Amino acid sequence: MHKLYLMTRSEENYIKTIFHLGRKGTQEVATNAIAELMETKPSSVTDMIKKLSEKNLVNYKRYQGVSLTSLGTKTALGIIRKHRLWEVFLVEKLDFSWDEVHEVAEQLEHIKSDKLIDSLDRLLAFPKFDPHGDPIPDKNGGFKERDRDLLSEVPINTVGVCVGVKDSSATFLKFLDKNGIALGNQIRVKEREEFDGSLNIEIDGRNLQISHVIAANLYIKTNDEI
Amino acid sequence: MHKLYLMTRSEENYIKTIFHLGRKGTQEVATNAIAELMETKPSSVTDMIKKLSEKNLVNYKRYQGVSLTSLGTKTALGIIRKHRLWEVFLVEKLDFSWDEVHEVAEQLEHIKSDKLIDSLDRLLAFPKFDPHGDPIPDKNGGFKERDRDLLSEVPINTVGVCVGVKDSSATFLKFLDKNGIALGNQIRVKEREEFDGSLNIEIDGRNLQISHVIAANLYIKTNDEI
DNA sequence: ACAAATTTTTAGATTTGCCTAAAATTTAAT
DNA sequence: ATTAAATTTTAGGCAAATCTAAAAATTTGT
Repeated sequence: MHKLYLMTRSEENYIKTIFHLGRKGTQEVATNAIAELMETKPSSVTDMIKKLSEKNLVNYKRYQGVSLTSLGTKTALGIIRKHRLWEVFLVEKLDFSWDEVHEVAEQLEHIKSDKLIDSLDRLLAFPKFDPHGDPIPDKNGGFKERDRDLLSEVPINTVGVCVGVKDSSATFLKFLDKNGIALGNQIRVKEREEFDGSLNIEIDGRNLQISHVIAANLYIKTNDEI
Repeated sequence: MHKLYLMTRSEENYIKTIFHLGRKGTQEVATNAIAELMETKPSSVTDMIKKLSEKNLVNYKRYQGVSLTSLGTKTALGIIRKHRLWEVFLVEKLDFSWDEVHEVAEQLEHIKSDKLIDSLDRLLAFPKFDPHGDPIPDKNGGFKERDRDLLSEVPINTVGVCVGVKDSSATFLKFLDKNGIALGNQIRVKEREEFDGSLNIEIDGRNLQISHVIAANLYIKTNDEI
């Protein structure tokens, strides 16, 4: 039950990775996929999966991939809660930019103290989203995905607010900074170029031309939904 | 030079322990002393000392004890700076009590990010002392011990302000809380019982009888010094 | 369906940090 | 000054987490 507190850093990182991969496809997560994302070898993944399986954190049958148990999911949500709360802290209280927070939050997310994280939550006034627009699970692991659409998939003339990024790599985030794109910006899709899928948008008054790749990594919340 | 960033958690803990033991006696630090404080075995200490020695963090000759090099000292001060800044953060921003901060700070002190710690320093308005009255090294490792005396050693009728504790165990700190003793309290030594060394003091207006052991773990800053 | 390609697992090593037990060295005592 | 006691180091092992290379199972292609 409270084994959560006995987990090693490595175990926590595996659980987190399996959670993220499990979100995307609804399938079981492949050993190779975990290895690739964690920059380790498949054989190492197999070893760890066996260990996690014995701790009842994952469901595992040889050669059949892996999925989180409810205990594993709860654990993952706890780690993600910590990661995202620390990201908010770094941006709001320590003036980090959104491309600088991930690396440090990767370390901070492993600090063990319920009191610490709940106090941090309170200090930050219980934020619901992190600096990249991703939802922050509450104390019990509950969280709501925000209604949002990829900019690349909304019809022409859609109006909305930029509420998140799909890719939160430093490279992409710095690009957005350079082009004055930030969460909270008002966006209108003016034109879509059929040839390459690039978009002509109006963002906070300015006009901007963005490629399909960029648009496919920006989330907006539209106004015209019920 | 920048090997500081390649240190493991365990290496950092040894360096910190050697620093603390080195402060007390001016001697070389004994293997057994390190083992006892870290709750490990002398043989493990020897192993680690060899490793630290190869990294130029400690001076070591077999059977002759160990001392920090200047690089080792710098490293230790960096860790202590982080530890104490995090303690201030926990008390000032997250409403931890002074007996709760140590355990969590032991974890936080190993987070690696210069930007993080310097921003934290700024957020806290560059504090000079931690919640137990211990000095916080600055960015370059410089710090000044405050002029202070153990309450057990000042003459009768000395007046001063409580500025620190020698023992900062949770047990002692909770005892102080229970008896309404805190940093900043105004203290006057009224009487010293020869038989057992206990003291009769006036603290923020109240009268209090404290044992020698308690007095020997409380620092005051007196007014009558040059 | 069956061979080829891919994925996954096993087997055997390595590194880090720790352990126990025994040997080496230093310190203390008579 | 020797012996006894304490300290410290060495030797050999163990568990965690990783790796390489090889074997096993699954999936794919025709």
